[in-house]
Amino acid sequence: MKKKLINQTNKLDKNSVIPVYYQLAKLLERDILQGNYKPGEVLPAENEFASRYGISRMTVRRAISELVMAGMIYTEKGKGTFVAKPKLDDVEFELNDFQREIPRKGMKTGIKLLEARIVRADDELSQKLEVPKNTKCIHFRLIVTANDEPLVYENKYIIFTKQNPILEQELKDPSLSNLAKLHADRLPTTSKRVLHAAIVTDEEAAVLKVRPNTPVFLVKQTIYDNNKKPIGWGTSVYRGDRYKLTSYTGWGLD
Amino acid sequence: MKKKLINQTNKLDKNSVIPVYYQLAKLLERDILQGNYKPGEVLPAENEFASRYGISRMTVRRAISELVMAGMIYTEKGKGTFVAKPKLDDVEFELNDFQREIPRKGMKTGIKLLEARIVRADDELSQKLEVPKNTKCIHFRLIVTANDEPLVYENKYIIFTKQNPILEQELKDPSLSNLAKLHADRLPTTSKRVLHAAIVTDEEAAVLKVRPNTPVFLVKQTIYDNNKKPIGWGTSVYRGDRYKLTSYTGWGLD
DNA sequence: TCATCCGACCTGTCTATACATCTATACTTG
DNA sequence: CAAGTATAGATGTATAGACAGGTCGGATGA
Repeated sequence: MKKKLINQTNKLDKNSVIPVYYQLAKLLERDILQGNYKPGEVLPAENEFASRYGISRMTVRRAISELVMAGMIYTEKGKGTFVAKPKLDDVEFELNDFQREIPRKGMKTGIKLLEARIVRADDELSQKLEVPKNTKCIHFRLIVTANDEPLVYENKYIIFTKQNPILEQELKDPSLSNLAKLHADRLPTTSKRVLHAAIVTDEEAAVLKVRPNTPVFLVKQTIYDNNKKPIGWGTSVYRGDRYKLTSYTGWGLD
Repeated sequence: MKKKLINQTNKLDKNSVIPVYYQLAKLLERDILQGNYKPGEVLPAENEFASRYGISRMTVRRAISELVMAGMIYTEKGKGTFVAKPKLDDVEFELNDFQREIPRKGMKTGIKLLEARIVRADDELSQKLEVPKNTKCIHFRLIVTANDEPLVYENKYIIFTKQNPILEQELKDPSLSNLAKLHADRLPTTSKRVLHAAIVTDEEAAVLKVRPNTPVFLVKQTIYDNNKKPIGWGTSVYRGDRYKLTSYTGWGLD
């Protein structure tokens, strides 16, 4: 017997390869999107679903938990399960990973290492890395290109601990997390980034080959170990005419 | 008997008010952060945990599912459960909601409605809203202030369907989603935003009272109904010297 | 030697049940 | 009438067990 892949009815197929909890979750999602259940309304009780579809309550709970995770419904102990209001004002912008995105468009990406040497921490750097002034650090200066056109200009600093040589290998993945992995003796586990709107400095304009006053995204990143102590710090300057950040919010985004 | 709130040992307290699955999840999280289990390593099997702690396998699974959701571990059917590598390069920037943030800092926020009237869609607008040219829309033009200083300049357009009067009430929440709710007959369920780096135009500089060439965040937003048809469209210009976006990635962020 | 099969072990799904805990309502009691 | 009390009904936690299906290595057989 051929097994259905999509369920457009209100019935569950216990013999399908698709788990029952998933079928029910999709069924509820469809009903909510179609407006059969409206925001704020209470859904039938778990036991009601269980007996209606002839399945166990735990299976119903699994389906409901899927939609709770998706932000579509919420539960209140002792009261019931309710349709949520779409959270249209919570904004999380996604910065597309250029290293993965650009090759997909048929462009060839490159990394040009301008400088990689050991420096002593100045005031700003020692504060960012929470180390004494003059602590040894490795300083990387590089640009990321697509079709030989500069896109990003980066300055990165790692606290110098290992005696590892500075390898060509860095060029494959010059992300702060990878540099930290290669050159620090602590495992990087968390990372903080702050994104600013800015205008290119003269130095950046020269490196990126853009006109003065070009708008850019300026990202300042710190990378930490599992004790929240900094391992590395860096800045990235993204050409504003080549990058944008996108955000999708609400229901039905799969 | 007094009940423990925090478990620093390797034992689970079945009589605690804190659910067993949660205790186990936190215990595993601690072990992973401390490096007792390292990225890529396999964890003990579910049945092993179950018999080790004298609890049911389903309870172990619930604990594991918490950490899977947190991105700390992942499972492979037939093989086992593994410690994930921290995903330090997935970047999602959070745009702080100024309407909620600024009052917290003791500043008073305000909204100044510059204009609210019915217009006819021009080429750009008709394309953004997927309606014929000259379709009636409501155009809002407003600024958001903190301590009477302009912070954001917004232009918003809603497809005109309801005959609702344009009320003072809009001023309480002039978000695109709220305007759509008040003035459109379809329920807004999803929203797309694109953030650009830009420099103020002369008009924006005048409204925001900033110097020419000030960097800004330019956000273009479209709001859709449950059939992914546009309801409204708008642009927001955030002063670059007052706004920044932050992102935290990796483990142990709770 | 090499390929196949089988069994041990793992996670994934589902069930039926029990009890805890919270909410709202109806009822009892002073 | 007011305050406290039972009760029904909802979700939350936990159990023990069954079976499905993927993985891997070792035993078996050609």
